[in-house]
Amino acid sequence: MCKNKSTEETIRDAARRVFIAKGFAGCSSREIAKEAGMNVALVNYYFRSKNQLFQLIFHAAMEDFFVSMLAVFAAPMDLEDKLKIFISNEYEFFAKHPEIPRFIIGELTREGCEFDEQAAIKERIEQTGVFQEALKAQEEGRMRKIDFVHIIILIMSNCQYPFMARPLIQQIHEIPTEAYQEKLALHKELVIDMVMNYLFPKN
Amino acid sequence: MCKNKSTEETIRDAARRVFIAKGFAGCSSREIAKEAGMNVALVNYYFRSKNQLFQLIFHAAMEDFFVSMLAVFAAPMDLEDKLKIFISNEYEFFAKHPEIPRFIIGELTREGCEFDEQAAIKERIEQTGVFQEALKAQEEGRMRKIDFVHIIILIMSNCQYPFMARPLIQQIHEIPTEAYQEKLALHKELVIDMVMNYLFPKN
DNA sequence: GAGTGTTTTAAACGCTTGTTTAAAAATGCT
DNA sequence: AGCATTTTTAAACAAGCGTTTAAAACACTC
Repeated sequence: MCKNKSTEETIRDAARRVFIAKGFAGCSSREIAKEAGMNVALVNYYFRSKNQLFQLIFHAAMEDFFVSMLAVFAAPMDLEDKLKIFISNEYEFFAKHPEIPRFIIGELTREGCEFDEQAAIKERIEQTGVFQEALKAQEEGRMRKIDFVHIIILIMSNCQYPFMARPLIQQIHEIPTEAYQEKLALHKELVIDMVMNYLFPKN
Repeated sequence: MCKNKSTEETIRDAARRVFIAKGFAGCSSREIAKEAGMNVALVNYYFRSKNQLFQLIFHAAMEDFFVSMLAVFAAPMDLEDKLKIFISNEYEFFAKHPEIPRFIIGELTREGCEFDEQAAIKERIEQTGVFQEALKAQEEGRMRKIDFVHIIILIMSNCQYPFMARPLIQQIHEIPTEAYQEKLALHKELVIDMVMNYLFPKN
């Protein structure tokens, strides 16, 4: 009954690294086992199948992904500051976990990899009240009148894409990795400026 | 010597669809053959190997991707109009080919899938002269002083991400596909507004 | 219509895949 | 200690993989 925590966690961590780096289709059970320094059969002993292990990793990644959004929305704070800090936090989260968006989007695009009800992220955002705050600010003319969906898309675009597209953009501009990462640090301020100026026009 | 055009093209088109939808690791030679309605051996008869066929598809996709950018830059036109039309064209291109960015970024992230010198996209952009135009506009105070790399990242983020992330954003906001595509049509104007307002401040 | 070169096919190659088996090793308990 | 349970191992399974082979079907000229 009481499984060996150490072994199970070692495999899970290895699976996380491999799945996120190469995707479900891009790796094998044996590769995960080797990464964990374990026998292949152990992977299935603890997690029954490659697919079940993947679901575990994927849903955990989704949860991390969403949790990173929700904390700020619930904070007791002026809406403008809240969105500013939200953008900043999002950007920093993806600076730390640059592979997550590509992983999630890539696997969500696969057939048969549904996520469905579980997350209920929309409801969890609504529960923070930020949605009503935005509506109020828009009615009072403090904020540009845009559907909240568009706002989220704008922020996600500018916070996630620069990290997802690193290999592509490095290729285009012929920049080495370190130089690109320096650029990305600067890019953050620029994104905050642009989005905030747009959402809260100053005239 | 004179190969059957019809068969070869049928296979290439099928391969394009399958590779772009599922990626190199996510599909098999037999799946491509079946999609083309052909025998497995025919795939290798015309293209030698799965990998060689893939390189063909991938490089063609990269080329389409880049060509969509270059035409506008070379046009004889005011810089502000040029960038506006550029954003518009980019957005429309990805509206028509929403799977391309995820495909390219996903495969570029794979180990061993280098692109290297071939494209020389940076040089091709520089040859259009848009780079100097921007520098001049920035010196004259008509344009915000931002490195051209950041400008490209901004535009690519806002033109590509909304299409790449469709399954994720639909999940978050619980929107059906048609409704999301309607939203994306509106989103375009918003992106143009935001980016242009930022690059060319009006005061 | 035999002879030629090209296109298409079915079958097989060796190898890797996900998963299972059954025995071995390690652990816990009295 | 000895037994029962859990953990780990090596080996095997059928199925699928990319690729090759050799023969069949086709198209064409003379």
